[in-house]
Amino acid sequence: MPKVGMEPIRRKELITAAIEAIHARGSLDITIRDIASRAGVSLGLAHHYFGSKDRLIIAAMRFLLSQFSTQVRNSLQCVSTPRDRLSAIVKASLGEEQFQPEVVSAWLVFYVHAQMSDDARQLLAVYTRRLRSNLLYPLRPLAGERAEFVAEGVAALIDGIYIRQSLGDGRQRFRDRYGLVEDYIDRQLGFTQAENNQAGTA
Amino acid sequence: MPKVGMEPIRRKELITAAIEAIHARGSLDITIRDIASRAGVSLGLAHHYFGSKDRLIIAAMRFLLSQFSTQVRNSLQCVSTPRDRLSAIVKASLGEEQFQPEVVSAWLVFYVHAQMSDDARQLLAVYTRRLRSNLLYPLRPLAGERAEFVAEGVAALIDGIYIRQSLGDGRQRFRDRYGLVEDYIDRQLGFTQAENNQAGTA
DNA sequence: TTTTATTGATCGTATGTTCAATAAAAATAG
DNA sequence: CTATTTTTATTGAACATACGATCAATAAAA
Repeated sequence: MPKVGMEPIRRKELITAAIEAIHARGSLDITIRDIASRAGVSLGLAHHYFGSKDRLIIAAMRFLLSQFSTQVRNSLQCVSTPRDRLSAIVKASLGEEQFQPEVVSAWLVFYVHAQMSDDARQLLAVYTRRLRSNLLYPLRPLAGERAEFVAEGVAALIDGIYIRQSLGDGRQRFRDRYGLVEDYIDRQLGFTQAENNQAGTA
Repeated sequence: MPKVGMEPIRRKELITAAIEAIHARGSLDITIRDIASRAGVSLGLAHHYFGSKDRLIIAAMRFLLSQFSTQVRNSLQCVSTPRDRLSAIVKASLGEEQFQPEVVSAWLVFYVHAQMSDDARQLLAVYTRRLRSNLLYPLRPLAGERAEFVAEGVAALIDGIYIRQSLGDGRQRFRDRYGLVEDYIDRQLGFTQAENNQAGTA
């Protein structure tokens, strides 16, 4: 029953279905047939709207990156001090939206895909540069010369927590993910004893 | 020219070729034909020795894990204090052997593969548990109750540095990878100012 | 002669892509 | 308001390709 104006709806449905399929399979080794089936449309329609499997994958990746950027931007509003800015970035990077199982799976898969796809690599490079820039801006006044060092540490911690989450056997082994990064930042900025959080283990 | 006793030789050649193929392709989407070709043998021989593609992949994974374990064990010899023990683990985890491009690619790919292969997940779980145990042993006397927290932080940092290395555009953006972790450990253990290393940026 | 190492042709299967056909809505004309 | 034309949405069969797996055959060593 063709209604006009279905294109953006179908595109989003197919992208969502692709992310679901990636999560279910645990890799990019998925079929357009499966994606189309999950979206409730025929095989041909996916090709009609995206042209090829590769472009559908890239579109899904771009969707997640855009969603993450929005999350960061929202987090950075209503924030005044540089220290709060750092917390906002951490909270956006490790927030519930980014920790949904499908999203974690997809990000991990995209990381790997970036090793063989130029488009994917460029997209990830944008994210990497933006995160680095977002971290450096509040870190310059707080950490001075050590800003780049701390930024690299925070970024690595975030990525590491993320990748370790992807291996969680259903139960998440370590729940205080913000605490790990906040504690790191506090210590880097000169607090010998992290003051706000007890930093307890799971 | 069949010589007797070729089995272990061929197995290792095929495993090495598989790791090369994974690095070249950037994923597990590789063909047995390619692997066999890289090893200089026929397609059929790979099946003869490994039975299936999956078992060859698992064998390659097991090879890398075993190589890493050996590296850690060697590093832990000739070490006395708990603090030195920590450094030894860090050095083994981020050492040159583990940072060869083929090895980095393979590890990243195996991380993803663990999401859909039970065998792969179990193998990685062994590595994760062993690393955690190795870190906790020297951390208990040094960090007391915070040992588990610090262990999780160190592990996440290592994994994060590792995954970020895999995206390096040829040049490695941040070369002082030991420094990041050592600095983290020092600060967690109470040194306000990291004393031994300047912890400079790249 | 028996065992071990090795090959490559062959088969079935699954996948990405193409394409002609269909059906409903919208636009246009009478 | 109806009839026809055009546009948009959608389908699934068909095709070429590539892959993993199987297997009978071969050749050298024991």
